[in-house]
Amino acid sequence: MTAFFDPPTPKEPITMSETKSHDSARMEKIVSLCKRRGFIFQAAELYGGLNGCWDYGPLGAELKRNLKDYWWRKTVQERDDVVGMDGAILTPKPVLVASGHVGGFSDPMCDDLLTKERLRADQIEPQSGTVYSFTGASHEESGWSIDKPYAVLQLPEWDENKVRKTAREYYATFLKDKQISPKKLDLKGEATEEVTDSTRYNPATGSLLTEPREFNLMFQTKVGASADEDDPKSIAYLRPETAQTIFVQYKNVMDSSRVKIPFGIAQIGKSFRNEINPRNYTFRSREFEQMEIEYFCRAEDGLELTDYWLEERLKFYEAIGIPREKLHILDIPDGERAHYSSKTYDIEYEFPFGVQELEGVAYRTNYDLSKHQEHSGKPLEYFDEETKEKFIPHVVEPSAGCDRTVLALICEAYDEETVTDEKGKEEVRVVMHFAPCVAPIKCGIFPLLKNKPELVAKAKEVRDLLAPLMTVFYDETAAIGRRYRRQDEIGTPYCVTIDFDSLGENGPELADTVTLRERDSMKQERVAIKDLPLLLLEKIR
RNA sequence: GCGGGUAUAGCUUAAUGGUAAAGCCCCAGCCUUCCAAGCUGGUUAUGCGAGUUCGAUUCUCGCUACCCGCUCCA
Repeated sequence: MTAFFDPPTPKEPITMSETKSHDSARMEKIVSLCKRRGFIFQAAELYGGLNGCWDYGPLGAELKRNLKDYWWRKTVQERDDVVGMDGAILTPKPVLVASGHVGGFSDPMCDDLLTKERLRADQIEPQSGTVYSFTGASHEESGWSIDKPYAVLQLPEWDENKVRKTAREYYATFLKDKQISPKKLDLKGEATEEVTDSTRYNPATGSLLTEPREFNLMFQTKVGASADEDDPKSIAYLRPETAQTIFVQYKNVMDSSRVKIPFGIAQIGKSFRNEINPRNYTFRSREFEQMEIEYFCRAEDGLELTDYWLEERLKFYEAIGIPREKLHILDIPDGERAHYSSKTYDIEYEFPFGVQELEGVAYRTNYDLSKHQEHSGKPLEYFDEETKEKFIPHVVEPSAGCDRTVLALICEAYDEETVTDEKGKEEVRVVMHFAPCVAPIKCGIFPLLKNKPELVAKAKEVRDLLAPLMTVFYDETAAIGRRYRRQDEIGTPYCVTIDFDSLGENGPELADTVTLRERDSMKQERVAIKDLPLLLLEKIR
């Protein structure tokens, strides 16, 4: 095994006090531009929207596709140690039982009915004592009344009046008229009962808790149109991560593609988590796309490969236009990592709403394959022909959030420049500085004037020349400057303009040349039409 | 899940218990020889549902969505 280069020095995590990382004015402008220009829309907006779901419009779809294509090319096509796959989203229950997603990770939680504090049900210390239960409360003066069962455990130091006070405070939370003092409420249907070792009450407040609720974030469904509601075999889930489909197919891939360890299987695809609280625009969505590699290796190489992949991934972000200094590397300490991981780096980006994770590079050991071997009963060992060893490979997982990266690209690209025209007038130019390889439109094509048929005809020739090679946008409306600005705002890196020189009106040496205008510098150069394809392809790849 | 805020045109903002206004954008036409020019014309809005009222975009309630702070994030 060759030596891997040194990992970058992890930066200290930035805390909120150290950086004014919440720039909501900037974020609002970005959100507005995304809607106005067709990058991102709220899902089902026509019907009021769906919490935590977003749609990509024409430009957003191009941007996201470019990101995925670039990732796929760099990760799969340009490497000979990684192969791709594309797994099903619907996943049978046993797969996710084996992975631990179905049981182990959903802690039952209770809420304190009075204080709304959330407690883990399995960590509540059992209580014994007298429980006062009530059926409701009323307020004589206003005629207000409520029927709702509630109960309070009498804490050791409490007298019964303190118990009733707690109950009145609870019922007072339902009062519309906040001027009414809880003391004025009359409790209804008081009864007492002795309990032993009960976990139904908050040890700190005595208040009744909600029933323990499972917080499993997976979307469950049934497979088969006539699926019996009670048949556990018909239960399937929308996958909560793409990783498991890779582990489950690892053997088939290995048997069919002659890969030798170390090798990776890469996948881009949708995953679903029923997040309690989607937030920050598209950042935490319930439906999201992942770009994942599971890189299988020998146990002794796992840690080194984790550092190697961290560096590979950082180079990737740099290539798509996210500078290294805007990325933060978190070396997740012991105790905070997922239970299966013995090393995890988080790659975070400085979003306008804070520093947030883009990607995790996790060394998952051989946890997943071991579990699937155990649960499926099928051997998943790798046999090394050279050393004649049999072992379950370890795995390093660089797992990137595709939608998060799209959002990072948009946030990073957004810029407002003050430009001064010849008359000294200042104005703001909004520019998306997308790296050409991810920009939704690669080249704008304009005839200088639209009422000169020769210019229009030649411009359309150029469009027909370039359109098969890249995403172009032909525009003949409005003044040329406005057309440039429109393209600036959607991040088009190049524009060509067909003018009277192109027609040869100012000398035959300029015939069939156009001006090529670069977005960031606004500089123009004169280029022969026949040279455009190669020149542009070079720049946008 | 809790608390607070917001919801008027594609965007940004007005106004009103009684015909919803403007700028920008967009579209069409004219004009225009390289960085959001000008002229003419045009499309488009009170999130959804109840209630109060002769009449509600405005007041009240509910729902939904978004934003902020907690909480959560295997």
